[in-house]
Amino acid sequence: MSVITCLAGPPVTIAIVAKSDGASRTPHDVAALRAVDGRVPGRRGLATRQRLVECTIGLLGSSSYRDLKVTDITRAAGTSPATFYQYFVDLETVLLAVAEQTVEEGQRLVELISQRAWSGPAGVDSAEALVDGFLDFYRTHRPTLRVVDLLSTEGDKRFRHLRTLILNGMTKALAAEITTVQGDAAEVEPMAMAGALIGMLPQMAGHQMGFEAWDISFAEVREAMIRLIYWGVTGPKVPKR
Amino acid sequence: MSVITCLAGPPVTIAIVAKSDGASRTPHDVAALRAVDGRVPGRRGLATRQRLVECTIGLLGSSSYRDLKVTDITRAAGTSPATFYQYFVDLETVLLAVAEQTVEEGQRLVELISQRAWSGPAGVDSAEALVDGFLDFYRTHRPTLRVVDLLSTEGDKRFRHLRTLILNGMTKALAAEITTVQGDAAEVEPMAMAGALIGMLPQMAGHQMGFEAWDISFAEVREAMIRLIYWGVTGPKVPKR
DNA sequence: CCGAAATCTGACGGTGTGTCAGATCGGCGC
DNA sequence: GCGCCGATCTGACACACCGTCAGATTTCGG
Repeated sequence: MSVITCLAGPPVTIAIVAKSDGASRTPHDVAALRAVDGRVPGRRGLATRQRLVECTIGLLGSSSYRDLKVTDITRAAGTSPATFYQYFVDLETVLLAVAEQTVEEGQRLVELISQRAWSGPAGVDSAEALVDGFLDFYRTHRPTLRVVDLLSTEGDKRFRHLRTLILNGMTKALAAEITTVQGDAAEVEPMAMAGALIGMLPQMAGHQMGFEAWDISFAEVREAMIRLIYWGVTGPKVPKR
Repeated sequence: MSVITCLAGPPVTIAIVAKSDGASRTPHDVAALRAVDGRVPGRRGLATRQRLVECTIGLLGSSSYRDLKVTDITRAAGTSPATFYQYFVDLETVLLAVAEQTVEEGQRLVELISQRAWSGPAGVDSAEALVDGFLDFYRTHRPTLRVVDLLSTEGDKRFRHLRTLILNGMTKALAAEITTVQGDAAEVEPMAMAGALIGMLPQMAGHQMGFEAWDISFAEVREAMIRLIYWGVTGPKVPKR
């Protein structure tokens, strides 16, 4: 396999370390970062930990999930397997850390939903912007989202939770817009419709290549997604049965 | 881990063996079943091969994809690792065989689309039947579809092809209905819309549990899916921009 | 510069992988 | 019933990864 190194590159700035204001860390921070033996790592330790996370992300992009070995990560990070186990109990745990980094970034997409017009022609534009914005987000986080998706469907509650968090902002924002547009006339619970629409996005993005097998240009699929979102938000009448 | 055995159970009937009419097998059959050393297995060999496939399916349902070991499969099948490698070059190959078995079953769902009314109130009923039919299909093939999905998004062409085949019948059938309903008025390529809608189904089915985190009852999501399909097929007007 | 705490690593027993050569099985002609 | 031969299975092996120590190395306050 190709050699990936995380040794080079700019010094990593670690968010948590910035909390040098003397305030105690929240219980969650401590729990998440605590080394295996129970100690809370210092500056050097956190840098190493972060390097391992970064290398994991890099490797997930270039090798398959199944073939990702702890050894590969430590090789890439220029450290030893024993060091890895100082910070993560196993491979799944580092994946959890990887996913956590993505949660934060996912929140940015909320801007693509709130503070936008969702009815009339402008609504179609908003839907388009959302689709394109998400496709862009997906491109940069594909490996992570892929793995989170698999482990979610496999039933792991921690990954399910993280997947929810990643999409949470978008879903809530879209649900709010649905409520605004449809008001009391909504025939489907807005959160359910929003969840369906937002969940559709990673799906489509992930199988982009798959559509080519049907000789469908992805541009057409994109168009379909835009309409589905617009319909979902505006809620055209559906005949009574 | 729990012990799963495939030794018990009724003698497996093997489809290919039924071709004892003297007609030569198609090149594809031979290629798919050929043992690693190039020979074409006989009755006993095929039975062993099939047992390995069945055990793999069983294990995929009870353990995670990453933790599935060749050893587990052979233990479950009551044979030795060396035997496994006689029929499959590696674990990925047996997964391919597993997926192939699902392709055929996927075709049954075509009935849920063709020979149904898709406009007016009856269209909503058809959408409902499609959603429920697919959810049922997903339940029985969850482990397989999960893995096929992951390996597809990871870029493996063989799995991408199989995923396409599994959904192919449904997609084409739905595209045909869209064409029937909308005729020349269709503003989106029917195959693209059908692909988007059908692709949405495994997505929703897979993250059924995930919705609970939002306190959304899955019944509501189901309702949303039904509407999205109805809209996709009937194509409500979208404002010009 | 020193000592203690933090961090890293070499080395090991256990397990899974993939490949042999040789043992076993099953059917067929006699 | 017997012996043969190809089909099938397996024990055993070399190699890689996993997860865990005890001990070496680095960092940092004083």
